[in-house]
Amino acid sequence: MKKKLPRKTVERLSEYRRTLINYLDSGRDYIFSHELADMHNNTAVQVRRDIMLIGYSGVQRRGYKVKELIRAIGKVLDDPRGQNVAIVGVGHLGTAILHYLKGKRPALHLKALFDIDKEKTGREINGIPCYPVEELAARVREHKIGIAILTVPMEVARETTALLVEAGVRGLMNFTTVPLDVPEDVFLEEYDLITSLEKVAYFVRI
Amino acid sequence: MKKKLPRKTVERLSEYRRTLINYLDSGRDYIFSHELADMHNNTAVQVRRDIMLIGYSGVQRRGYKVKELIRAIGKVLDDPRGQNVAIVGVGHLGTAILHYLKGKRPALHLKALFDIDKEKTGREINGIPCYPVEELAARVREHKIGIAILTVPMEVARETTALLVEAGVRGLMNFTTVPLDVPEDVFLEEYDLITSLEKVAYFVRI
DNA sequence: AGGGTTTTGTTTAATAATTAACAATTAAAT
DNA sequence: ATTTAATTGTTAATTATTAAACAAAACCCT
Ligand SMILES: NC(=O)c1ccc[n+]([C@@H]2O[C@H](COP(=O)([O-])OP(=O)(O)OC[C@H]3O[C@@H](n4cnc5c(N)ncnc54)[C@H](O)[C@@H]3O)[C@@H](O)[C@H]2O)c1
Ligand SMILES: NC(=O)c1ccc[n+]([C@@H]2O[C@H](COP(=O)([O-])OP(=O)(O)OC[C@H]3O[C@@H](n4cnc5c(N)ncnc54)[C@H](O)[C@@H]3O)[C@@H](O)[C@H]2O)c1
Repeated sequence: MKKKLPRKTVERLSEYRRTLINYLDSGRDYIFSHELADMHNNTAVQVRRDIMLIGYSGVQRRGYKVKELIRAIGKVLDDPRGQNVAIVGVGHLGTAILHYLKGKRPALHLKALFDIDKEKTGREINGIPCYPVEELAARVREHKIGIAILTVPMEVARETTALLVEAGVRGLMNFTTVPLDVPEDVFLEEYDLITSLEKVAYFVRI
Repeated sequence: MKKKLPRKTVERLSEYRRTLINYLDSGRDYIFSHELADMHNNTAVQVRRDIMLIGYSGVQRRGYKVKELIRAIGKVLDDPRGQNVAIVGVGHLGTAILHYLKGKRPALHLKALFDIDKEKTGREINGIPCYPVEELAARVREHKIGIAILTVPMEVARETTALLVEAGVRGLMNFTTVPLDVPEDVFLEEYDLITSLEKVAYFVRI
Protein backbone atom coordinates (compact mmCIF):
# COMPACT_ATOMS: atom_id res chain seq x y z
CA MET A 1 0.00 0.00 0.00
CA LYS A 2 1.11 3.55 -0.74
CA LYS A 3 2.34 5.87 1.95
CA LYS A 4 -0.20 7.20 4.34
CA LEU A 5 -1.49 10.62 3.49
CA PRO A 6 -1.85 13.31 6.15
CA ARG A 7 -5.21 13.23 7.86
CA LYS A 8 -6.05 16.75 6.81
CA THR A 9 -5.19 16.05 3.22
CA VAL A 10 -7.55 13.10 3.19
CA GLU A 11 -10.36 15.29 4.48
CA ARG A 12 -9.72 17.92 1.89
CA LEU A 13 -9.50 15.42 -0.95
CA SER A 14 -12.94 14.18 -0.03
CA GLU A 15 -14.23 17.74 -0.12
CA TYR A 16 -12.50 18.52 -3.40
CA ARG A 17 -14.01 15.49 -5.00
CA ARG A 18 -17.52 16.44 -4.06
CA THR A 19 -17.00 19.94 -5.35
CA LEU A 20 -15.50 18.64 -8.57
CA ILE A 21 -18.42 16.30 -9.18
CA ASN A 22 -20.76 19.26 -8.96
CA TYR A 23 -18.40 21.29 -11.11
CA LEU A 24 -18.81 18.82 -13.96
CA ASP A 25 -22.16 20.49 -14.65
CA SER A 26 -20.46 23.78 -15.36
CA GLY A 27 -19.33 22.46 -18.72
CA ARG A 28 -15.69 23.36 -18.15
CA ASP A 29 -13.16 20.54 -18.50
CA TYR A 30 -10.37 22.12 -16.50
CA ILE A 31 -10.12 23.85 -13.15
CA PHE A 32 -7.31 25.93 -11.63
CA SER A 33 -5.90 25.35 -8.20
CA HIS A 34 -6.93 28.82 -7.11
CA GLU A 35 -10.50 28.20 -8.19
CA LEU A 36 -10.74 25.02 -6.19
CA ALA A 37 -9.09 26.84 -3.31
CA ASP A 38 -11.62 29.68 -3.37
CA MET A 39 -14.44 27.21 -3.21
CA HIS A 40 -13.01 25.81 0.02
CA ASN A 41 -11.71 28.86 1.79
CA ASN A 42 -8.16 27.68 1.49
CA THR A 43 -5.17 28.51 -0.64
CA ALA A 44 -4.03 27.51 -4.10
CA VAL A 45 -0.76 26.22 -2.67
CA GLN A 46 -2.61 23.94 -0.31
CA VAL A 47 -4.65 22.55 -3.16
CA ARG A 48 -1.62 21.95 -5.35
CA ARG A 49 0.23 20.32 -2.53
CA ASP A 50 -2.66 18.01 -1.75
CA ILE A 51 -2.92 17.02 -5.39
CA MET A 52 0.80 16.55 -5.64
CA LEU A 53 0.65 14.11 -2.74
CA ILE A 54 -1.68 11.79 -4.60
CA GLY A 55 0.63 11.85 -7.60
CA TYR A 56 -1.68 13.50 -10.05
CA SER A 57 -0.38 16.17 -12.41
CA GLY A 58 -2.31 18.98 -14.01
CA VAL A 59 -1.18 20.81 -17.09
CA GLN A 60 0.48 24.12 -16.63
CA ARG A 61 -1.45 27.16 -17.69
CA ARG A 62 -4.52 24.96 -18.09
CA GLY A 63 -5.13 23.62 -14.62
CA TYR A 64 -6.38 20.17 -13.65
CA LYS A 65 -8.55 18.05 -15.88
CA VAL A 66 -11.66 17.68 -13.77
CA LYS A 67 -12.65 14.15 -14.71
CA GLU A 68 -9.13 12.84 -14.34
CA LEU A 69 -8.70 14.51 -11.00
CA ILE A 70 -11.92 12.98 -9.73
CA ARG A 71 -10.62 9.59 -10.81
CA ALA A 72 -7.24 10.19 -9.23
CA ILE A 73 -8.83 11.08 -5.91
CA GLY A 74 -11.02 8.00 -6.16
CA LYS A 75 -7.98 5.87 -6.64
CA VAL A 76 -6.69 7.03 -3.30
CA LEU A 77 -9.87 7.25 -1.26
CA ASP A 78 -11.87 4.34 -2.58
CA ASP A 79 -11.30 0.68 -2.06
CA PRO A 80 -11.79 -0.86 -5.51
CA ARG A 81 -13.83 -3.66 -3.94
CA GLY A 82 -15.85 -1.24 -1.88
CA GLN A 83 -16.16 -1.09 1.89
CA ASN A 84 -19.17 -2.16 3.87
CA VAL A 85 -20.85 0.01 6.46
CA ALA A 86 -23.49 -0.49 9.14
CA ILE A 87 -25.58 1.92 11.17
CA VAL A 88 -26.14 0.85 14.75
CA GLY A 89 -29.14 2.50 16.37
CA VAL A 90 -31.85 3.48 13.90
CA GLY A 91 -33.45 6.30 15.85
CA HIS A 92 -33.85 9.95 14.96
CA LEU A 93 -30.30 10.48 13.93
CA GLY A 94 -29.64 7.05 12.52
CA THR A 95 -32.64 7.36 10.26
CA ALA A 96 -31.59 10.79 9.03
CA ILE A 97 -28.16 9.43 8.19
CA LEU A 98 -29.64 6.37 6.55
CA HIS A 99 -31.61 8.50 4.13
CA TYR A 100 -28.79 10.90 3.57
CA LEU A 101 -26.21 8.24 2.79
CA LYS A 102 -28.34 6.45 0.24
CA GLY A 103 -26.57 6.51 -3.09
CA LYS A 104 -24.07 9.12 -1.98
CA ARG A 105 -20.75 7.30 -2.23
CA PRO A 106 -20.61 4.29 -4.56
CA ALA A 107 -17.56 2.85 -2.84
CA LEU A 108 -19.23 2.77 0.55
CA HIS A 109 -21.93 0.14 0.78
CA LEU A 110 -24.47 0.50 3.54
CA LYS A 111 -25.20 -3.16 4.17
CA ALA A 112 -26.93 -3.43 7.51
CA LEU A 113 -28.79 -1.64 10.24
CA PHE A 114 -29.01 -2.77 13.84
CA ASP A 115 -31.50 -1.89 16.51
CA ILE A 116 -32.95 -3.34 19.67
CA ASP A 117 -36.50 -2.26 18.93
CA LYS A 118 -38.56 -5.14 17.55
CA GLU A 119 -40.67 -2.64 15.58
CA LYS A 120 -37.68 -1.85 13.47
CA THR A 121 -35.88 -5.15 13.13
CA GLY A 122 -36.66 -8.09 10.91
CA ARG A 123 -37.40 -5.99 7.84
CA GLU A 124 -35.81 -3.60 5.42
CA ILE A 125 -35.75 0.13 6.02
CA ASN A 126 -35.15 2.17 2.91
CA GLY A 127 -33.93 -0.98 1.25
CA ILE A 128 -31.41 -1.96 3.91
CA PRO A 129 -32.00 -4.93 6.21
CA CYS A 130 -32.41 -4.09 9.88
CA TYR A 131 -31.25 -6.80 12.28
CA PRO A 132 -31.69 -7.20 16.03
CA VAL A 133 -28.49 -6.49 17.97
CA GLU A 134 -28.38 -10.10 19.10
CA GLU A 135 -27.32 -10.97 15.57
CA LEU A 136 -24.72 -8.26 15.40
CA ALA A 137 -21.58 -10.37 15.46
CA ALA A 138 -22.90 -12.89 12.96
CA ARG A 139 -24.23 -10.28 10.55
CA VAL A 140 -21.12 -8.13 10.72
CA ARG A 141 -19.12 -11.16 9.68
CA GLU A 142 -21.64 -12.25 7.07
CA HIS A 143 -21.65 -8.85 5.37
CA LYS A 144 -17.95 -8.23 5.99
CA ILE A 145 -18.70 -4.92 7.64
CA GLY A 146 -15.57 -2.95 8.40
CA ILE A 147 -17.08 0.39 9.40
CA ALA A 148 -19.85 1.21 11.84
CA ILE A 149 -21.78 4.38 12.51
CA LEU A 150 -22.77 4.47 16.14
CA THR A 151 -26.05 6.26 16.87
CA VAL A 152 -27.35 4.35 19.87
CA PRO A 153 -28.37 6.01 23.14
CA MET A 154 -25.34 6.94 25.19
CA GLU A 155 -26.13 4.47 27.95
CA VAL A 156 -25.35 1.53 25.66
CA ALA A 157 -22.62 3.12 23.56
CA ARG A 158 -19.72 1.41 25.29
CA GLU A 159 -21.12 -2.08 25.37
CA THR A 160 -22.22 -1.79 21.74
CA THR A 161 -18.75 -0.68 20.79
CA ALA A 162 -17.26 -3.69 22.50
CA LEU A 163 -19.55 -5.95 20.46
CA LEU A 164 -18.61 -4.23 17.24
CA VAL A 165 -14.90 -4.39 17.87
CA GLU A 166 -15.14 -8.00 18.92
CA ALA A 167 -17.00 -8.76 15.70
CA GLY A 168 -14.17 -7.29 13.66
CA VAL A 169 -15.17 -3.75 12.84
CA ARG A 170 -12.08 -1.68 12.07
CA GLY A 171 -13.46 1.85 11.90
CA LEU A 172 -16.03 3.66 13.98
CA MET A 173 -17.86 6.94 13.77
CA ASN A 174 -19.06 7.84 17.22
CA PHE A 175 -22.07 10.15 17.27
CA THR A 176 -22.72 9.63 20.92
CA THR A 177 -21.56 11.86 23.70
CA VAL A 178 -19.56 9.11 25.32
CA PRO A 179 -15.84 8.56 25.03
CA LEU A 180 -15.22 5.07 23.71
CA ASP A 181 -12.51 2.58 24.37
CA VAL A 182 -11.09 0.85 21.33
CA PRO A 183 -7.90 -1.06 20.56
CA GLU A 184 -5.40 1.09 18.79
CA ASP A 185 -5.79 -0.67 15.48
CA VAL A 186 -9.40 0.46 15.31
CA PHE A 187 -9.82 3.89 13.81
CA LEU A 188 -12.15 5.99 15.90
CA GLU A 189 -13.68 9.22 14.68
CA GLU A 190 -15.37 11.24 17.36
CA TYR A 191 -18.18 13.08 15.74
CA ASP A 192 -19.72 15.11 18.44
CA LEU A 193 -21.94 18.05 17.73
CA ILE A 194 -21.48 19.68 21.10
CA THR A 195 -17.72 19.68 20.83
CA SER A 196 -17.84 21.32 17.43
CA LEU A 197 -20.43 23.80 18.54
CA GLU A 198 -18.44 24.76 21.61
CA LYS A 199 -15.39 25.17 19.43
CA VAL A 200 -17.27 27.52 17.14
CA ALA A 201 -18.56 29.40 20.17
CA TYR A 202 -15.05 29.76 21.55
CA PHE A 203 -13.46 31.04 18.36
CA VAL A 204 -16.31 33.42 17.74
CA ARG A 205 -15.59 35.09 21.05
CA ILE A 206 -11.82 35.10 20.97
CA MET B 1 -9.18 38.51 26.23
CA LYS B 2 -6.75 35.77 27.08
CA LYS B 3 -4.50 34.19 24.47
CA LYS B 4 -6.13 31.97 21.95
CA LEU B 5 -5.94 28.30 22.77
CA PRO B 6 -4.99 25.73 20.12
CA ARG B 7 -7.96 24.42 18.22
CA LYS B 8 -7.33 20.86 19.28
CA THR B 9 -7.06 21.83 22.90
CA VAL B 10 -10.44 23.53 22.74
CA GLU B 11 -11.99 20.39 21.28
CA ARG B 12 -10.48 18.22 23.96
CA LEU B 13 -11.51 20.54 26.77
CA SER B 14 -15.09 20.26 25.60
CA GLU B 15 -14.78 16.48 25.67
CA TYR B 16 -13.10 16.45 29.06
CA ARG B 17 -15.83 18.56 30.52
CA ARG B 18 -18.55 16.25 29.35
CA THR B 19 -16.72 13.26 30.70
CA LEU B 20 -16.12 15.00 34.00
CA ILE B 21 -19.77 15.91 34.39
CA ASN B 22 -20.65 12.24 34.05
CA TYR B 23 -17.81 11.35 36.36
CA LEU B 24 -19.39 13.36 39.15
CA ASP B 25 -21.77 10.43 39.63
CA SER B 26 -18.91 8.14 40.50
CA GLY B 27 -18.65 9.76 43.91
CA ARG B 28 -14.94 10.48 43.59
CA ASP B 29 -13.86 14.08 44.05
CA TYR B 30 -10.53 13.85 42.29
CA ILE B 31 -9.36 12.45 38.99
CA PHE B 32 -5.85 11.75 37.70
CA SER B 33 -4.58 12.93 34.36
CA HIS B 34 -4.00 9.35 33.25
CA GLU B 35 -7.56 8.41 34.09
CA LEU B 36 -8.98 11.22 32.03
CA ALA B 37 -6.53 10.30 29.31
CA ASP B 38 -7.63 6.68 29.23
CA MET B 39 -11.22 7.75 28.84
CA HIS B 40 -10.31 9.66 25.71
CA ASN B 41 -7.75 7.47 24.05
CA ASN B 42 -5.04 10.01 24.58
CA THR B 43 -2.10 10.46 26.91
CA ALA B 44 -1.73 11.81 30.42
CA VAL B 45 0.78 14.34 29.18
CA GLN B 46 -1.68 15.69 26.68
CA VAL B 47 -4.29 16.07 29.39
CA ARG B 48 -1.94 17.83 31.77
CA ARG B 49 -0.76 20.14 29.07
CA ASP B 50 -4.30 21.05 28.06
CA ILE B 51 -5.18 21.78 31.66
CA MET B 52 -2.01 23.76 32.15
CA LEU B 53 -2.98 25.94 29.19
CA ILE B 54 -6.17 27.07 30.89
CA GLY B 55 -4.26 27.91 34.02
CA TYR B 56 -5.83 25.40 36.33
CA SER B 57 -3.71 23.49 38.82
CA GLY B 58 -4.37 20.10 40.31
CA VAL B 59 -2.81 18.88 43.49
CA GLN B 60 0.12 16.57 43.26
CA ARG B 61 -0.42 12.99 44.23
CA ARG B 62 -4.16 13.69 44.31
CA GLY B 63 -5.01 14.73 40.79
CA TYR B 64 -7.54 17.33 39.71
CA LYS B 65 -10.55 18.32 41.74
CA VAL B 66 -13.39 17.38 39.42
CA LYS B 67 -15.81 20.17 40.23
CA GLU B 68 -13.15 22.84 40.08
CA LEU B 69 -11.84 21.55 36.82
CA ILE B 70 -15.31 21.62 35.31
CA ARG B 71 -15.62 25.22 36.43
CA ALA B 72 -12.19 26.11 35.10
CA ILE B 73 -13.03 24.69 31.68
CA GLY B 74 -16.31 26.59 31.73
CA LYS B 75 -14.48 29.79 32.41
CA VAL B 76 -12.58 29.32 29.18
CA LEU B 77 -15.24 27.82 26.93
CA ASP B 78 -18.35 29.63 28.08
CA ASP B 79 -19.30 33.19 27.57
CA PRO B 80 -20.60 34.35 30.95
CA ARG B 81 -23.51 36.08 29.22
CA GLY B 82 -24.20 33.04 27.07
CA GLN B 83 -24.19 32.86 23.29
CA ASN B 84 -27.26 32.63 21.13
CA VAL B 85 -27.71 30.01 18.46
CA ALA B 86 -30.16 29.39 15.63
CA ILE B 87 -30.93 26.37 13.50
CA VAL B 88 -31.67 27.16 9.88
CA GLY B 89 -33.62 24.44 8.08
CA VAL B 90 -35.83 22.41 10.41
CA GLY B 91 -36.00 19.19 8.40
CA HIS B 92 -34.94 15.69 9.30
CA LEU B 93 -31.53 16.65 10.55
CA GLY B 94 -32.43 20.06 11.95
CA THR B 95 -35.17 18.48 14.04
CA ALA B 96 -32.86 15.78 15.39
CA ILE B 97 -30.37 18.43 16.42
CA LEU B 98 -33.08 20.57 17.93
CA HIS B 99 -34.14 17.79 20.25
CA TYR B 100 -30.60 16.76 21.00
CA LEU B 101 -29.42 20.23 21.90
CA LYS B 102 -32.25 20.95 24.31
CA GLY B 103 -30.82 21.56 27.73
CA LYS B 104 -27.40 20.24 26.84
CA ARG B 105 -25.16 23.27 27.23
CA PRO B 106 -26.43 26.02 29.53
CA ALA B 107 -24.13 28.62 27.99
CA LEU B 108 -25.48 28.07 24.49
CA HIS B 109 -29.00 29.36 24.07
CA LEU B 110 -30.99 28.01 21.16
CA LYS B 111 -33.11 31.05 20.44
CA ALA B 112 -34.60 30.64 17.00
CA LEU B 113 -35.37 28.26 14.18
CA PHE B 114 -35.83 29.27 10.56
CA ASP B 115 -37.58 27.48 7.76
CA ILE B 116 -39.30 28.25 4.50
CA ASP B 117 -42.12 25.79 5.04
CA LYS B 118 -45.27 27.53 6.26
CA GLU B 119 -46.26 24.37 8.10
CA LYS B 120 -43.33 24.86 10.41
CA THR B 121 -43.09 28.60 10.83
CA GLY B 122 -45.16 30.92 12.95
CA ARG B 123 -45.13 28.68 16.00
CA GLU B 124 -42.86 27.11 18.54
CA ILE B 125 -41.22 23.75 18.00
CA ASN B 126 -40.04 22.08 21.15
CA GLY B 127 -40.34 25.43 22.85
CA ILE B 128 -38.28 27.41 20.35
CA PRO B 129 -39.90 29.90 17.97
CA CYS B 130 -39.69 29.03 14.29
CA TYR B 131 -39.62 31.99 11.93
CA PRO B 132 -39.95 32.24 8.16
CA VAL B 133 -36.63 32.92 6.43
CA GLU B 134 -37.96 36.28 5.26
CA GLU B 135 -37.57 37.47 8.82
CA LEU B 136 -34.09 36.06 9.20
CA ALA B 137 -32.11 39.28 9.29
CA ALA B 138 -34.51 40.99 11.67
CA ARG B 139 -34.76 38.03 14.04
CA VAL B 140 -31.05 37.37 14.09
CA ARG B 141 -30.55 40.94 15.21
CA GLU B 142 -33.45 40.84 17.64
CA HIS B 143 -32.14 37.73 19.38
CA LYS B 144 -28.48 38.69 18.99
CA ILE B 145 -27.72 35.38 17.35
CA GLY B 146 -24.03 34.87 16.81
CA ILE B 147 -23.95 31.24 15.77
CA ALA B 148 -25.99 29.38 13.16
CA ILE B 149 -26.40 25.71 12.43
CA LEU B 150 -27.04 25.27 8.73
CA THR B 151 -29.25 22.31 7.84
CA VAL B 152 -31.02 23.54 4.74
CA PRO B 153 -31.07 21.65 1.43
CA MET B 154 -27.81 22.09 -0.42
CA GLU B 155 -29.40 24.06 -3.24
CA VAL B 156 -30.03 27.01 -0.96
CA ALA B 157 -27.02 26.67 1.32
CA ARG B 158 -24.98 29.44 -0.25
CA GLU B 159 -27.70 32.04 -0.44
CA THR B 160 -28.79 31.27 3.11
CA THR B 161 -25.22 31.68 4.28
CA ALA B 162 -25.02 35.07 2.62
CA LEU B 163 -28.15 36.14 4.50
CA LEU B 164 -26.77 34.93 7.79
CA VAL B 165 -23.43 36.61 7.39
CA GLU B 166 -25.08 39.82 6.28
CA ALA B 167 -27.28 39.70 9.36
CA GLY B 168 -24.22 39.51 11.58
CA VAL B 169 -23.72 35.84 12.39
CA ARG B 170 -20.11 35.22 13.38
CA GLY B 171 -19.91 31.44 13.49
CA LEU B 172 -21.39 28.75 11.29
CA MET B 173 -21.70 25.01 11.43
CA ASN B 174 -22.21 23.74 7.93
CA PHE B 175 -24.00 20.40 7.72
CA THR B 176 -24.59 20.65 4.03
CA THR B 177 -22.43 19.14 1.36
CA VAL B 178 -21.68 22.50 -0.18
CA PRO B 179 -18.53 24.54 0.31
CA LEU B 180 -19.49 27.94 1.63
CA ASP B 181 -18.02 31.33 1.11
CA VAL B 182 -17.61 33.44 4.21
CA PRO B 183 -15.55 36.49 5.16
CA GLU B 184 -12.50 35.54 7.10
CA ASP B 185 -13.77 36.95 10.36
CA VAL B 186 -16.58 34.42 10.33
CA PHE B 187 -15.65 31.09 11.85
CA LEU B 188 -16.78 28.25 9.64
CA GLU B 189 -16.90 24.67 10.81
CA GLU B 190 -17.46 22.16 8.05
CA TYR B 191 -19.36 19.31 9.52
CA ASP B 192 -19.74 16.85 6.76
CA LEU B 193 -20.58 13.26 7.39
CA ILE B 194 -19.29 12.00 4.06
CA THR B 195 -15.89 13.56 4.57
CA SER B 196 -15.52 11.98 7.96
CA LEU B 197 -16.78 8.65 6.74
CA GLU B 198 -14.38 8.64 3.82
CA LYS B 199 -11.59 9.50 6.18
CA VAL B 200 -12.46 6.56 8.38
CA ALA B 201 -12.65 4.36 5.31
CA TYR B 202 -9.22 5.50 4.17
CA PHE B 203 -7.46 4.94 7.46
CA VAL B 204 -9.10 1.59 7.93
CA ARG B 205 -7.55 0.42 4.70
CA ILE B 206 -4.13 1.98 5.03
C1' DA C 1 12.60 11.97 60.07
C1' DG C 2 14.12 10.18 55.63
C1' DG C 3 13.89 7.46 51.39
C1' DG C 4 11.07 5.87 47.86
C1' DT C 5 7.03 6.58 44.85
C1' DT C 6 3.48 8.92 42.52
C1' DT C 7 1.78 12.58 40.12
C1' DT C 8 1.78 17.30 38.60
C1' DG C 9 3.74 21.36 35.83
C1' DT C 10 6.89 22.95 32.57
C1' DT C 11 10.56 22.97 29.43
C1' DT C 12 12.61 20.98 25.50
C1' DA C 13 12.52 18.00 21.48
C1' DA C 14 10.05 15.73 17.69
C1' DT C 15 6.51 15.42 14.37
C1' DA C 16 2.74 17.20 11.48
C1' DA C 17 0.66 20.74 8.83
C1' DT C 18 0.70 25.13 6.56
C1' DT C 19 2.70 28.78 4.10
C1' DA C 20 6.16 30.93 1.36
C1' DA C 21 9.42 30.90 -2.33
C1' DC C 22 10.66 30.04 -6.70
C1' DA C 23 12.10 27.39 -10.85
C1' DA C 24 10.01 25.22 -14.86
C1' DT C 25 6.65 25.17 -18.31
C1' DT C 26 3.40 26.61 -21.53
C1' DA C 27 -0.27 29.34 -23.60
C1' DA C 28 -1.21 33.78 -25.38
C1' DA C 29 0.15 38.21 -27.17
C1' DT C 30 2.89 40.83 -30.09
C1' DA D 1 9.76 33.78 -33.27
C1' DT D 2 10.09 36.22 -29.00
C1' DT D 3 8.37 37.99 -25.10
C1' DT D 4 5.16 38.14 -21.37
C1' DA D 5 2.05 36.40 -18.05
C1' DA D 6 -0.03 32.64 -15.77
C1' DT D 7 0.13 28.47 -13.51
C1' DT D 8 2.01 24.15 -11.95
C1' DG D 9 5.29 21.21 -8.96
C1' DT D 10 8.57 21.10 -5.42
C1' DT D 11 11.66 22.45 -1.96
C1' DA D 12 12.47 25.23 2.06
C1' DA D 13 10.79 27.87 6.08
C1' DT D 14 7.37 28.61 9.49
C1' DT D 15 3.92 27.50 12.62
C1' DA D 16 1.02 24.26 15.20
C1' DT D 17 0.61 20.07 17.67
C1' DT D 18 2.20 16.12 20.15
C1' DA D 19 5.45 13.60 22.78
C1' DA D 20 9.39 13.12 25.81
C1' DA D 21 12.02 14.41 29.71
C1' DC D 22 12.51 15.71 34.12
C1' DA D 23 12.33 18.66 38.32
C1' DA D 24 9.31 19.71 42.22
C1' DA D 25 5.83 18.63 45.35
C1' DA D 26 3.09 15.47 48.15
C1' DC D 27 2.11 11.36 50.10
C1' DC D 28 3.36 6.74 52.08
C1' DC D 29 6.04 3.63 54.52
C1' DT D 30 9.17 2.39 57.68
N1 LIG E 1 -29.99 13.70 17.51
C1 LIG E 1 -28.89 14.39 17.31
O1 LIG E 1 -28.84 15.42 16.63
C2 LIG E 1 -27.67 13.94 17.90
C3 LIG E 1 -26.55 14.68 17.69
C4 LIG E 1 -25.39 14.24 18.22
C5 LIG E 1 -25.39 13.08 18.94
N2 LIG E 1 -26.49 12.38 19.16
C6 LIG E 1 -26.40 11.12 19.88
O2 LIG E 1 -26.73 10.08 18.99
C7 LIG E 1 -27.41 9.06 19.70
C8 LIG E 1 -28.74 8.77 19.05
O3 LIG E 1 -29.54 9.93 19.06
P1 LIG E 1 -31.04 9.88 18.55
O4 LIG E 1 -31.58 11.24 18.67
O5 LIG E 1 -31.09 9.22 17.23
O6 LIG E 1 -31.72 8.92 19.65
P2 LIG E 1 -32.97 7.94 19.45
O7 LIG E 1 -33.44 7.57 20.81
O8 LIG E 1 -33.93 8.55 18.49
O9 LIG E 1 -32.38 6.64 18.74
C9 LIG E 1 -31.70 5.62 19.40
C10 LIG E 1 -31.96 4.29 18.69
O10 LIG E 1 -31.09 3.28 19.19
C11 LIG E 1 -31.85 2.10 19.45
N3 LIG E 1 -31.19 1.30 20.49
C12 LIG E 1 -31.34 1.36 21.83
N4 LIG E 1 -30.54 0.46 22.45
C13 LIG E 1 -29.88 -0.18 21.48
C14 LIG E 1 -28.91 -1.20 21.47
N5 LIG E 1 -28.44 -1.72 22.61
N6 LIG E 1 -28.43 -1.62 20.28
C15 LIG E 1 -28.89 -1.11 19.14
N7 LIG E 1 -29.79 -0.12 19.06
C16 LIG E 1 -30.29 0.34 20.23
C17 LIG E 1 -33.22 2.59 19.85
O11 LIG E 1 -34.19 1.57 19.63
C18 LIG E 1 -33.39 3.78 18.90
O12 LIG E 1 -33.92 3.38 17.66
C19 LIG E 1 -27.51 9.53 21.14
O13 LIG E 1 -26.46 8.96 21.89
C20 LIG E 1 -27.32 11.02 21.04
O14 LIG E 1 -26.72 11.53 22.19
C21 LIG E 1 -27.62 12.77 18.63
N1 LIG F 1 -29.73 13.91 7.09
C1 LIG F 1 -28.44 13.73 7.36
O1 LIG F 1 -28.01 12.81 8.05
C2 LIG F 1 -27.51 14.65 6.83
C3 LIG F 1 -26.17 14.42 7.11
C4 LIG F 1 -25.28 15.30 6.62
C5 LIG F 1 -25.71 16.35 5.88
N2 LIG F 1 -26.99 16.58 5.60
C6 LIG F 1 -27.39 17.77 4.85
O2 LIG F 1 -28.17 18.57 5.70
C7 LIG F 1 -29.16 19.23 4.93
C8 LIG F 1 -30.53 18.92 5.51
O3 LIG F 1 -30.78 17.53 5.47
P1 LIG F 1 -32.20 16.96 5.87
O4 LIG F 1 -32.11 15.49 5.75
O5 LIG F 1 -32.58 17.52 7.18
O6 LIG F 1 -33.13 17.58 4.74
P2 LIG F 1 -34.69 17.93 4.83
O7 LIG F 1 -35.17 18.12 3.46
O8 LIG F 1 -35.36 16.98 5.75
O9 LIG F 1 -34.73 19.36 5.57
C9 LIG F 1 -34.49 20.59 4.94
C10 LIG F 1 -35.33 21.68 5.63
O10 LIG F 1 -34.92 22.96 5.15
C11 LIG F 1 -36.08 23.73 4.85
N3 LIG F 1 -35.74 24.73 3.84
C12 LIG F 1 -35.76 24.63 2.50
N4 LIG F 1 -35.36 25.78 1.93
C13 LIG F 1 -35.08 26.63 2.93
C14 LIG F 1 -34.63 27.97 2.98
N5 LIG F 1 -34.35 28.66 1.87
N6 LIG F 1 -34.44 28.53 4.18
C15 LIG F 1 -34.71 27.85 5.31
N7 LIG F 1 -35.14 26.58 5.33
C16 LIG F 1 -35.33 25.99 4.15
C17 LIG F 1 -37.09 22.72 4.39
O11 LIG F 1 -38.40 23.23 4.53
C18 LIG F 1 -36.81 21.56 5.34
O12 LIG F 1 -37.54 21.70 6.53
C19 LIG F 1 -28.98 18.76 3.51
O13 LIG F 1 -28.23 19.73 2.81
C20 LIG F 1 -28.21 17.49 3.64
O14 LIG F 1 -27.36 17.27 2.53
C21 LIG F 1 -27.90 15.73 6.07
